[in-house]
Amino acid sequence: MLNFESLEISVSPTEKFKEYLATKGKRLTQEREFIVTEVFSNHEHFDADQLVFRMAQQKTGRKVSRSTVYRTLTQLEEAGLLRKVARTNDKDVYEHDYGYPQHDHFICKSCSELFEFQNDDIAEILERLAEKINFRMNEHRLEVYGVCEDCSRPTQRRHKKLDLI
Amino acid sequence: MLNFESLEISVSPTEKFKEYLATKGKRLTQEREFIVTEVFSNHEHFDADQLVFRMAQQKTGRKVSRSTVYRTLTQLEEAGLLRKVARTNDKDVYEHDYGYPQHDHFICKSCSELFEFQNDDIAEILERLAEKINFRMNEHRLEVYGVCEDCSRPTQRRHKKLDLI
DNA sequence: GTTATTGCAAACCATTTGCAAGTGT
DNA sequence: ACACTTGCAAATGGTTTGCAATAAC
Repeated sequence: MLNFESLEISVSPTEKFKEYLATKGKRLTQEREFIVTEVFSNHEHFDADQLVFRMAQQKTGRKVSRSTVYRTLTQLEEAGLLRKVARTNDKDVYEHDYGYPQHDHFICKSCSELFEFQNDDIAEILERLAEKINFRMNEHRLEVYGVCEDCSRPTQRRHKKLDLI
Repeated sequence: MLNFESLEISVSPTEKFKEYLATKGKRLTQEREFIVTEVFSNHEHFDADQLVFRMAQQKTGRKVSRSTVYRTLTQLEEAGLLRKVARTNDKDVYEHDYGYPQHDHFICKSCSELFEFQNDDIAEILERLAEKINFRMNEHRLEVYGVCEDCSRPTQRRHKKLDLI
């Protein structure tokens, strides 16, 4: 939906993470660096499991345990680099939240695919509503459920990920 | 936010549930009836655990197992009587979805309280966006995070539910 | 050296499920 | 009889955690 490379990012995700860790007296270890790099090498949404798998595929010989992946994902979220977008098949799904504009998702109930969309009006409406009840709004999560174009086609259905189950 | 009794409901939740069950060749057992009644006796949002607790409190002598509660909640959702609104403390949170207008929630990060709001413009915007990508939209879930008025007050804070943890 | 971090295995915990006994028609 | 249900206890499965060994500064 949006070209990552075209965005204005003055500091690399790794650098940003290091800064965050520093404020907490924590270190940017090899493992953490490996994880941030892998996470930001690809824009797809992902869950912990998929990330573990991707890292295992790497030929670099570097290995990171599942626990460390979980711990690091949490920290990346705290650092404002990632955010949880949804829950699919009982797993938390993450996406980049750094150098990436606010947006929401259409979620296909059939194939679980996520489709991003961006609309400023919604945020504006929310601002107004929040103000009314003196709610200090930080962020929102909007998931729109339905069936995507591909899965709506009666005959030639595509990416039926859920068929695997 | 909205007075339940004032809504136009021609068929009782129990009746509606019975109808749904019938279409599936299922029965409205004592247990299921007990659960629907309890669920619709109160408008607060709730999770499975709280419901189990509420039912255990009842002096009626009737008991329903946790499994049955879970199974029935799922069926009430399928019947369109309940819907999952959010996840709080790793638990699915339900609310009535029958005789209750579409709405969304402000969720206080401090006390976990949910504040409902209703806005038709958002649904309208979504319709337009969905149409663009030929997405057959069914429903949406919008959670707005932030800090509620009470929790914003520096000195006299209220309902700090999370302090219990 | 001291403090943070990792990996492993075990623990957690909400939710689901297999199954034998029970219930509705 | 027959099909659906229940409750129990056990399983599931994503995520978290205790702890001894290891790495960063």
